[in-house]
This record gives sequence, C-alpha cells and structure tokens, in this order.
Amino acid sequence: MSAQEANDVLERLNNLQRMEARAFGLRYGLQPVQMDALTYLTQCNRYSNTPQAVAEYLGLTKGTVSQSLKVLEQKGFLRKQADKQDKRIVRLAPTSKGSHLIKKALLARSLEPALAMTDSRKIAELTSVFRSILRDMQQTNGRKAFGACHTCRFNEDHEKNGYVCGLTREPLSVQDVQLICREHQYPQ
Amino acid sequence: MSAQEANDVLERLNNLQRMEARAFGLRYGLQPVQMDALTYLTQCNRYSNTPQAVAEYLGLTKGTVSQSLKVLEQKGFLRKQADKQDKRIVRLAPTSKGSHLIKKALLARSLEPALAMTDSRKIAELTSVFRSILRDMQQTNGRKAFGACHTCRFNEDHEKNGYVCGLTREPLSVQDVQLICREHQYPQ
DNA sequence: AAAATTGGTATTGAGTCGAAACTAAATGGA
DNA sequence: TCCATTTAGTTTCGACTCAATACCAATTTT
Repeated sequence: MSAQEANDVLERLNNLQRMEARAFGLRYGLQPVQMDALTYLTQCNRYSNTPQAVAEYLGLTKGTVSQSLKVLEQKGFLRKQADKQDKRIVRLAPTSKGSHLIKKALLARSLEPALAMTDSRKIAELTSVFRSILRDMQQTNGRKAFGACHTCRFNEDHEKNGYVCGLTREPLSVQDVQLICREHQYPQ
Repeated sequence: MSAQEANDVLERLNNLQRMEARAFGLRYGLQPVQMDALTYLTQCNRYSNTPQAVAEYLGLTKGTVSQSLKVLEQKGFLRKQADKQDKRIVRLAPTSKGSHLIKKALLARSLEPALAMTDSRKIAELTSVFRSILRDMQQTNGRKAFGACHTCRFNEDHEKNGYVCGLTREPLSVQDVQLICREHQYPQ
C-alpha cells in the first residue's frame, strides 16, 4: 500500500465519475462542460455567480465559457441578469429547471452513500488529507481554491450573531457559509 | 465534517488535476484526451494495449478513440502493430518520446509528494475506502475496474515462483503485476 | 479627460465527440 | 465446408468545445 497506489485509485475514481457525469448530461442534451458550469452555479455564493468566476473555476478562457453559458440560457437552464452596481457584470442564476437537473445529477453520482458507510472519523481524516493537498496544489500553480465560506480564513463566526465575511464585511447566513466562493482561501 | 464535504473537496481536487493536465498537454500540442490515452498505454499490461481497451478505459466510443490514436501516431508518440495471432487486433505501444512525455506529466501532477508527507497508516485507510467506493461504482454502472494485477482476484501469488494470471494461466513478473489490466476484478 | 483595466461577447479554425456505415478477420454452427 | 454472426478497427458526418484574437462597454486610474 503506497502513495503511488492511492494516487492510481484516485485517478481511476476520477475517470469513472467523469464518465458517469458525461453519460448523465448526454441524456438531457447537455455537454459535460455545461453540466459542470451549471453545477458550479447551483453551489456558488453571490460573489461568485459571474461568467468570469465560472471560467476560473473550470480553468477555461472566458470566451469559451461565454458560449457554454449562452447555450445553457437558450435551453432554459439559467437566467442572465445585469448587475445593478457594476453594469459590466452579468449575474447568473440557475432556473428551477436547471437546479432540479443538477440536484438529480449530484444524487446520481455522489459518493455520499458509499462514504456514509464508512467510519466518520475516517472520513474526517481523509477530508483533512485532501484539503491539505488542495492547499498545496492551489499554491504551487496559482489556482484559486473555490472552497465554501465556512472553511475560509476570511470567514468570521460571530456565534449567536451569525457569520461575517472578512473581505466584504457582509453578514452571511448559515446557508451562505456552505456555498462556494471564488475568493476562498484556506487558513494558515 | 461530513460526507458531503469530503465529496466536495474531492470534486475540487478532480477539477484542479484536470486543469493542470490540460495545461500541461497543451504545451506539447496534445489534447487532454490524447494525454489520457497515452498515459493509459504507458500503464497497461499486454492484454490491454488495444484501441478497444483504451475506449473502455476512457468511456468513449471506439470510433472517437480511433481518431485520437491516429493523431498520437502521426505525432510520433505511439506505434501501431498488428497482432500476430489475431490480425484484427492492433497493438499500441508508446514510443520513447511518448513515454518520456507521460513520465514528465505524471511527475508534475502527482499527489505523491503531498501524500508522502502524511502518515502511511492514513494513506492505507484512505486507499481502502476509495477502493471499496470504486468497487461499488463499477458494479452499479457496469464499468470495468481497470486496476493493477496485484489487486486482482485472478492474480495468483506463487511465492518464489512468481505470479500467474488465473484467466490466461500466463506467468507474470513483478513488474507485470503493477500494470493496469482491462480484465481486472477486485476480490470478493 | 485620457489611458488603462475589467467583464463580457463574437468570430474563427483546429479538434473532439457519438452515431452510423463500413471493412476485414475470426468464430460458430448447420 | 459454407454462410451467418461476432469482433476489432476505421471512416465519415454533423454538432459541439476550445483557445486565440479582436472587439465593445463600463469602470478605475492617472
């Protein structure tokens, strides 16, 4: 049992998940990349629902992503809306059709059933291992983490008074801090 | 710390690895899918080095894969050779140029450095968790496992006398049993 | 007020993808 | 043995992704 082997198993797991995700999307006439974008948009917070953020998340150019989003809008999976403050910015929101689809897709390919059968202490260890790997990768290649607020170093837990984002100073709800943020940074 | 969160972290890790792999391949004029195919071919055993096996591994149709392989051959990353026994079968072998490229790519994106820093007992646990997940996924959606022989239920360890594949009855070397096989099945 | 930056869109050319049609070799009966 | 079937691969086609480039408009900087 080596690091090499762990790496291989993980690699294969990636492959299988990608294959299943592709097959699922195809049944609804969506390309993998469109599924990925829509998935992101159902999970990101209000600072992170723009074309630019989607592009950064997926590691693609904004031009490329712009087209995928156009298709998603045409097919009725999401709505575009100009930002009130900054009129350059486009806000993206999945329609109910869109979020239902993603909910179904996530359920189909989630590892949760499998993970639920394993010891929660093991899962905790495992998550921390991967989180530290993520942190490494993020640093060495300059990508963003795209984690949820509740694991972010800018997130402040004000106990009874809810949460506050240390970057924007805005209050965040219990639901908010579960969402993905493009400004996310792990502590330390 | 929940199964949900473990799932998310893993998801993001997938994304990052894909992004890096894409960027790497692009520097050498190769598409992600071509990198994937070539990677597989440097890691598979002699029963698994055919276009059909590549297609199964990647979850694509044989027609699609056929084109990618043509490009890889044209660019000098692999060689095609008709099988001696069965003339329908094409055997694929990476050239030294091809295997060098993949070696470099794997090194660049390996989790091994990060994993090496974590407790080996943890890694063992982690691997076993993911292996059982893999087994689940493989069963529920009818995909093949594509594991290495030494984790396969058909592999027989004859101690001093080396290994034997229970399917083909052929002897396998120490190196052989580290390779990926399309007939692989996990025990139990 | 002009210049630079930022967020997004449109266009183009190379390439992937699945589906379907196809070839050739092996297999399996009668 | 001969013909049907199966198996391994290739080719072609149309829809689509992708990066690169050029572009536009709003914002920020100088």
